[in-house]
Amino acid sequence: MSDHVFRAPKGTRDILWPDSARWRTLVEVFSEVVGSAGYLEVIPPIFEHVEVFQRLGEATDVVRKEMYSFEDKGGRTIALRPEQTASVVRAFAEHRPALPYKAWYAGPNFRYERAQKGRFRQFEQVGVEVLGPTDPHLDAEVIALGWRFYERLGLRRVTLLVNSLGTAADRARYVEALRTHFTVDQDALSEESRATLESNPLRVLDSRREADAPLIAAAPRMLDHLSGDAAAHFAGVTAALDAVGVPYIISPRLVRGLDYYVRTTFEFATEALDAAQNAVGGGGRYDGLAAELGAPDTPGVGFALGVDRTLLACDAEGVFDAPAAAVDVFVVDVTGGDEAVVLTDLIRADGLRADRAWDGRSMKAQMRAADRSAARLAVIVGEDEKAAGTVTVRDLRGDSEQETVTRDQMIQTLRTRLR
RNA sequence: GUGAUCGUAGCUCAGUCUGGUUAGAGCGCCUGGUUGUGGUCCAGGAGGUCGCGGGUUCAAAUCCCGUCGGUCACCCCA
Repeated sequence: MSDHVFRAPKGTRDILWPDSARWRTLVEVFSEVVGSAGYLEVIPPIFEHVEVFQRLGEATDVVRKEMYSFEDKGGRTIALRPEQTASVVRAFAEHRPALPYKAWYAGPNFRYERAQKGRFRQFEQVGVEVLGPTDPHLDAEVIALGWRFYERLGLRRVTLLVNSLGTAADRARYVEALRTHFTVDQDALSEESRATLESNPLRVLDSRREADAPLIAAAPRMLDHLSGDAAAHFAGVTAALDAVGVPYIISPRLVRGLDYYVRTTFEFATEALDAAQNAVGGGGRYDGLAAELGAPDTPGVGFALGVDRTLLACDAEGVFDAPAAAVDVFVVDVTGGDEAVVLTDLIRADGLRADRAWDGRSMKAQMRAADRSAARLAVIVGEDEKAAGTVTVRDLRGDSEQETVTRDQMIQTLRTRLR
């Protein structure tokens, strides 16, 4: 053994079983839920030309200071994706699939930031994106799919927050109203918020600092600054959510971190986790993004859900059962191991799962291994069985009698006892 | 990026403040009791450069500095 133990890089970690099994279950449930609405999987590359992500907005921290970018050997400036919306929309611009284009994805993203619970440098998201329609019913479909997914997983303590940022023009007017509001009393703001005010007044609404609370509470509300068009769109979204029974809270100060959102924005928060990582998913409408990435002007809406945090919420709510056994049958061979080679192969060929012990260990050790494997049945072969062409089948979980049967009867016996 | 806190066996931790014999416990693991039977019990055993590097000291897991990593808050976000 080397004298140095390597560790996974800061902010990354290995997902071992049974966590890996939960991870897979989550993605399977997600693909079933969105698949039921006709969404099809897209698998974009993990890195892109850096400009693709710069279109997300120079004011966002995700782009400005958290991006993993580097020059490749061909002199291209490449970035590991910090999120997948930009990649999916870029793929849409490049291939121009038929409208509406409804896609889902699952995979890792990368952001260079200080890791803590529920926040990693490599983190997993699942999400959907739809390009084409402007219909508010589509916003509601997307939101409802996120909600149904959490429901199907078994989470009960998820809250849906919705808001509208209005059209791009509404948003610009609102930003100015906010700037005025905060600037008048900026001495009352925290130092950090005064800096934020310079670059992006919307984000001041997101501050968790106590000093800022009074001024934020008194700030103008976005929903009061909507144009008639945007207000009607938002009313359409909420009416559709009402119609399908998805509960939501209108949250006039909900601001999301990516600058491309217009009109509908939403966030899924869990009460099962501390405030620092309670945002388990979010999304919204991004009508200008496709044009930014070179496609004809095409509206879009979507969301991304954090797999790591969702799994944390699942653990907090105890939605997963104890992990299942890895195998059905464990072969114990005390004649040297040659019998186990053949028997495990026969059992596996029949569609059952089988494992065995290695290195010629004692029967006691092999039986212990059989017990720990969580297999329901043991197939035991000693010198007697080998000579007689039989095997002994023993129930490891119940109290039924063990029996010795011919090799021809083995599969049938295992099948019967597993039933 | 800022501030705080922690890092001792595979895991969970005691020991650190008040430096001093071979660094401990529980669980897990291995072997045996039971030369053909696991899960309980009993006995024995393996396993640690006390995160890493430097300093102070006769002596450092223990004090000091640095560094890496975890965690928490801010920031940001999923």
